[in-house]
Amino acid sequence: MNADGNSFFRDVWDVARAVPYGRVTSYGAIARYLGSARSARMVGWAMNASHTADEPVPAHRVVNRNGQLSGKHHFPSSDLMCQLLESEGVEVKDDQVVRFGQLFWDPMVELKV
DNA sequence: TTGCTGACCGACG
DNA sequence: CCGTCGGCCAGCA
Repeated sequence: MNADGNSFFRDVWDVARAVPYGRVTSYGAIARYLGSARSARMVGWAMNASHTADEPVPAHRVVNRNGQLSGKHHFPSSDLMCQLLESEGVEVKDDQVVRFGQLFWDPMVELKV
């Protein structure tokens, strides 16, 4: 986090915050939107560094391609991610987002350009 | 400074 | 069908 503030992380956080209420997206979708589909790992890493962001990042809305809460273990509380999602009306079953395909929000399609 | 690792994804055998 | 590997960028020892 240098003075630029325009780091890869910032972009990831920006997209993560752009996820509408009650919607979820995937790491690959964000990475692809940023132009680096193969840097999906970086997206996850950015989420890990989300605590460095000045503003809170809804990391709970970011799940893997399978709709599984892969990063729930990294939350303060494993159940927190589940709680937040359910609080937004997103049903979670067995650490997996139900109707993932329906709730999936693709920045590439919504934000485009 | 160099090198490994990471909340992933897609391809290959 | 399932296990393995490569790739992208940034942070940390």
